[in-house]
Amino acid sequence: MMKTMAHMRVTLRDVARQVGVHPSTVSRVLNPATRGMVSPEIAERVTETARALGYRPNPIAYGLRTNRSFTIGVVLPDLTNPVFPPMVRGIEATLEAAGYTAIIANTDNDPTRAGKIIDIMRSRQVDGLIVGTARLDDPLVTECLEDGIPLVLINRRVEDGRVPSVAADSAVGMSAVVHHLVGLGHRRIAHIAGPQYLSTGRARLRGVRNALAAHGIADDPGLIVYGESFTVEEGRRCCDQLIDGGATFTAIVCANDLLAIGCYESLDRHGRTCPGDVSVTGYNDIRFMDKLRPPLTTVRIPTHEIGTEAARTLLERMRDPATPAREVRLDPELIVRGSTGPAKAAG
Amino acid sequence: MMKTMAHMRVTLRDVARQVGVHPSTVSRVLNPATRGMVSPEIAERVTETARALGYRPNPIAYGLRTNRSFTIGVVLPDLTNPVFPPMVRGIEATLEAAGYTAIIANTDNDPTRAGKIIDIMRSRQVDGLIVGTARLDDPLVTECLEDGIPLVLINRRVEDGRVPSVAADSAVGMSAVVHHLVGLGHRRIAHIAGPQYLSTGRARLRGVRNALAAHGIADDPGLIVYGESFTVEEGRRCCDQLIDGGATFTAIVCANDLLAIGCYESLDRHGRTCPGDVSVTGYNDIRFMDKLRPPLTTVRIPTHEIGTEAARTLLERMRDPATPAREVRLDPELIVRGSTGPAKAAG
DNA sequence: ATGAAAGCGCTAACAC
DNA sequence: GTGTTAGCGCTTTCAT
Repeated sequence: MMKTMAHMRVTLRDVARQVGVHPSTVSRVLNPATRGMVSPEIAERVTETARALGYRPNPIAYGLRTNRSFTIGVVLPDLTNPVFPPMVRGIEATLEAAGYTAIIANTDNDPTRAGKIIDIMRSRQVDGLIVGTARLDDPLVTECLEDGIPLVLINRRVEDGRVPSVAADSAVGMSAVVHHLVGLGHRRIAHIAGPQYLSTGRARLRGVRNALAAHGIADDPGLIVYGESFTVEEGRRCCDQLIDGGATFTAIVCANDLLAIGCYESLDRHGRTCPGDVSVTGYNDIRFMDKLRPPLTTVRIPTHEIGTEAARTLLERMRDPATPAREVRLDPELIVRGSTGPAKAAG
Repeated sequence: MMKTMAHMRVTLRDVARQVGVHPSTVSRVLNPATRGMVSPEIAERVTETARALGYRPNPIAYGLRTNRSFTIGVVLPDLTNPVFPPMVRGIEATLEAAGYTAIIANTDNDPTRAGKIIDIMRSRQVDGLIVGTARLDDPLVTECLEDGIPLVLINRRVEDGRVPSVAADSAVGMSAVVHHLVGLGHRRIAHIAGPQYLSTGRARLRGVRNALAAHGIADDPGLIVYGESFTVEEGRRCCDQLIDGGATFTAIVCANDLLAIGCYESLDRHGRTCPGDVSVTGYNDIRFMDKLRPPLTTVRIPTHEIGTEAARTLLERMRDPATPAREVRLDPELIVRGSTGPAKAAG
């Protein structure tokens, strides 16, 4: 039994020659859409010899001819943030099933890099883009839109309603968090917000405010601190600021898990315990949040599903660019753990 | 000032027409290797108009002609394991600087999937492969080798000495771990080993054994448990087995951090404290290991550097396939935290 | 130093 | 139904 030599390129023409038929016929057989145009016997023989010869279509040639690459660019702010890998897997799973391949790249939260990367991807003729780096008003997104390249935003969205996006619903998540906290007796609830030029930062802040209002708790600007990025360091800095500024509060709602971890550090340094003195909540439920000291109460977002849904939406838009741009909002789920407890008696 | 229309494809021929010269001349100018063959004035004019017109070479066409894709496949067992994202960033950084693009894919630790993915990547004409899924005896790797496709192994290596690899030196890491533990008075040291068909599992087990021997501690088979995968669940199962089997020990050396986290869970359930009753160590120092309860003593490996070095090695081999296949071993570093403490008096 | 021509592997428009 | 032809955008002989 002879092993097919995978490394020896066998072309469509080789198959044609072997079968004794014109290359275009082979092409027709191999393309599901045009297979009907060829007689069953020939089609059979072609498929057969193609397999026997170990024929592998050359996507480069195909791409040159058809202006398609069967390649999707995935632009992420930071792959080392554990929210993203599960999304990537969701994306890859859906894409692969459809015959597409993902090209993943990090921008390190740098818009300049993002521009460069999108440029590279476009020069590589990606058929579409999944972008996780969008700012609320993002010229890069606008440009893609205008140039007509299929695009889906992931995790973050943009003000411009013309661009489709898939993300978790921050209003729902924050509402659950605040409700949980209020149920524990908290009234003085601080919020460490994310960057306000990002939809996530903005929506979560609004979510907290609305939920507070719904519980009849007045808005206190002194209890809101704005993080400049979604990082542990910023979380620590913001919490320091809250404490050192003399604010009184019994709970801190953080716009994501990394900020919450920063709070842990800050509280530690200031000799305050969690949840004894202060309850803390995160957002995203990234990996290992259940192993922290204390385990973090947070909001789990369906990361894998966000990925699959984004890929699905993109494929749909590529097929039919006229598809209306939906903004998909998936429901998150509150995960109660040890970082939240009864409010300390007002002292 | 007119903005160049990025979405309108301008070809080499457009540039040629504009300059009033033959396309081949433009090609020569654009290719650094052949630029010398054209007169400086023409070269200048070509470069100029190319920029002015916003010409972007089409890599697909280039690839078809030259059989290169400027694309590298990166095959990983599991992107949600935090060891890998930093490596990916290292890889991407180096590759991007050299004009290459990475295609990343997960195998979910499934060799069948790995085969399929490598197949897809090869059909996409990747110029090289960085593989992180290699088993000690891996037919997929052998096949790539035989087919002459440039390949570098990352994190794990293979028995076959012909294939280059980049990984941290497990002997060094485990030696440091054992030395640390022995210094704390531990003599009965258990080991939760990784799969023995992986170089990492094997090398770390050997590292532990050698280090123990070096300290005059006899090998006790009853203190070694073999995990079937590098997961939290396996760590818990193995630790359960150790405890329920009645083994006596004061420390557990785990083959990676996830196994160690599993130990935490198991110890918890059995009412044993760490580090009070049992010291635990991990391996890799993935993100957040410093935030666990207790913070995990572990071995930090230079993940980013492993990535850059692997990419560098691959590029080198692609340039000159005759380059001898080095097995690069980078030095890890012991990070002492709260999960290790003095050995409990033998009871 | 430059132009002409062929062709990478494939598809699509048009003949027959 | 099948063959013919042209060409995607580029590089690379081969002439001149």
